Amino acid sequence: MLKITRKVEYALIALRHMQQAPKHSVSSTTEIATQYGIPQHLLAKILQQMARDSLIQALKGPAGGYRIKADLEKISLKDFFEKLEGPLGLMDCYFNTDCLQMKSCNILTPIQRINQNMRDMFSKTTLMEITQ
Amino acid sequence: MLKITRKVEYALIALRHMQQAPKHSVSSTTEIATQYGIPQHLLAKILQQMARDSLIQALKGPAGGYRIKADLEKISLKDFFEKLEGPLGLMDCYFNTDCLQMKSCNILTPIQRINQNMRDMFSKTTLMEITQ
DNA sequence: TCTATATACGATTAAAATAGTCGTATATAG
DNA sequence: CTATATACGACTATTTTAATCGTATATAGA
Repeated sequence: MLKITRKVEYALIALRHMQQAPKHSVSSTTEIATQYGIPQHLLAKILQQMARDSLIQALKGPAGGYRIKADLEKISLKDFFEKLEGPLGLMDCYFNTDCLQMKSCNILTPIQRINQNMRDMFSKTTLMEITQ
Repeated sequence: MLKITRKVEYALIALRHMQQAPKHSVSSTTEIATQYGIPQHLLAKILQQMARDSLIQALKGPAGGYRIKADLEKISLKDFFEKLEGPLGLMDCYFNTDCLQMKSCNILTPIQRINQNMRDMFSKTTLMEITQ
């Protein structure tokens, strides 16, 4: 409960790796996967998604790889999580309006308050704080 | 990702129900399960666990059920979550010290900071705030 | 004392979410 | 050309969560 997924974990590890690599250099999937013991093909998919999301830039071909593209100080952890995993919330009922218990549910409002606290917290932290 | 489980959800719904019931009255599993559309047997197990944890008091026999026993103002959401679901953390590596990537992991420290923020947040909220 | 209605609890199964694999296509530096 | 890298959809495996089943125990009330 209340865990981040490996997908997010691997994405953060990769980002931090690139962040700490020499300026303008690129890091390949193989390099990162090997260094941190991450399944290569899985990491590849995650890096591809981050490239689609313009967080990183892909360079194909031999000696290719990825480098950071976005300004990590401008991206909150909340936005990052939501890019990778979709809407952030303690319960699904905020997005799935088809919850049958909706009308009888007696904890919706209090849970929403906590939820807002959590979103605020992740909104205040930038990706840079994690990767620097 | 970052979701609470149905177990916790059902526990909160039941607690709030009991909290709002007349003083000294008891609420049965059937009554709560029916009202909120919760699988009865599942709710039963959750209420039993809460009884073992002394959050609620069980009264057996006909006209039996449960009533709140603990002082909900003295119990934090963090303690409640941990009673039901075990240690609270964004990643398992805080508890499972057998993570093979431990030595090469580059995000452990930053993640721990966020984790502490989350624990603090849930430590500051009491069960009463959710159920009242 | 009998019976109906409750809780107690371990074992098992089902469903859903997450994690990981495979195959193939495309780009490009050398 | 060829070796090396990204791109991406389909598939499978694993793990976690959710739900069910069966049986035992307690007790109020007829």
